[in-house]
Amino acid sequence: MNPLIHELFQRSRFLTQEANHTLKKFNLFTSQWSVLYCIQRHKEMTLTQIWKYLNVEAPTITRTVNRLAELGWIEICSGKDKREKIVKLSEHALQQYPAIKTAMMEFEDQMVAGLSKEEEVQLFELLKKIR
Amino acid sequence: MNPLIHELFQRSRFLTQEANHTLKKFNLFTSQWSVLYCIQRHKEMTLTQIWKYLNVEAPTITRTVNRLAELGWIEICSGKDKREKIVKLSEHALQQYPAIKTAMMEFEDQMVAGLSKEEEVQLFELLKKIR
DNA sequence: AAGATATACTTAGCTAGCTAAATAAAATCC
DNA sequence: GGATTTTATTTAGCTAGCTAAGTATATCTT
Repeated sequence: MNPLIHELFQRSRFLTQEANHTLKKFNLFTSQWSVLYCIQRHKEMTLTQIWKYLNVEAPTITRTVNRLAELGWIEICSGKDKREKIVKLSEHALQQYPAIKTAMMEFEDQMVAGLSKEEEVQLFELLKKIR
Repeated sequence: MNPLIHELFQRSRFLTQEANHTLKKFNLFTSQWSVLYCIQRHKEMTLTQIWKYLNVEAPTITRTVNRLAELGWIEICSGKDKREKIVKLSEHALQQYPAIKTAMMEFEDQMVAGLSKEEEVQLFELLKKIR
């Protein structure tokens, strides 16, 4: 395998794993956090908005959202359009949110601590050239 | 989420997905190909050698190797040490190998076609700084 | 207004990563 | 040489991505 692509997969696995460790004390997984994060930013979202925003397929979000509801992190209601489901953070999630966000920002800063600000920008631009 | 980390996850998902499409005509998935690839390079390997080489956990390799054996891509034999399993490519795999390798090299070249040789090296070095 | 098409979400089933704990063989230590 | 520890692999069970196909509601077309 192309060493560049191989390295990218390695880094991706490493980061999800480390993020999972960070989130463990909140009883959350990385992808669950991604969903909570984007709901918080938009206050409320439909499932379609979520999966388009995160750039994954719909069934992935159906499953994660249901799990988050089971665990009490989010509430699901239905809007005027009976097909769609509107999702928002629960009271519990709103309370916990700042602490989790802080922990995750620290974690992310730590992960990219080896790069200067210019290198971060450079890496970001180079990644976008893969397609 | 840090936009850099987010972008890295996006690229990683995109690449596995595209690689899966490329491999579809050989009835293989990306991770299965990774295993075949490294077995071919080493002629034969134990499971432990494989998961250490690919930097994943042992159960992941147990499952993928068993699936590859079921599908007739590899043969599993046992060595002097009765704990370990030694794995090598089947006749079928050896025959197909060059065609798959060619297809995958074309695919990989295409994926990084947007980058100059210097940018490839740069990207590789920057990725390694994430830890 | 009825039929056709599009959209939102779900279900089923696959690969693929992980952790924790179990099993069996090998190696090490009195 | 017998008990202990280490090593190789497996099993069970979780998250998380995907595709393909199904259901229900909205919208569009004529």
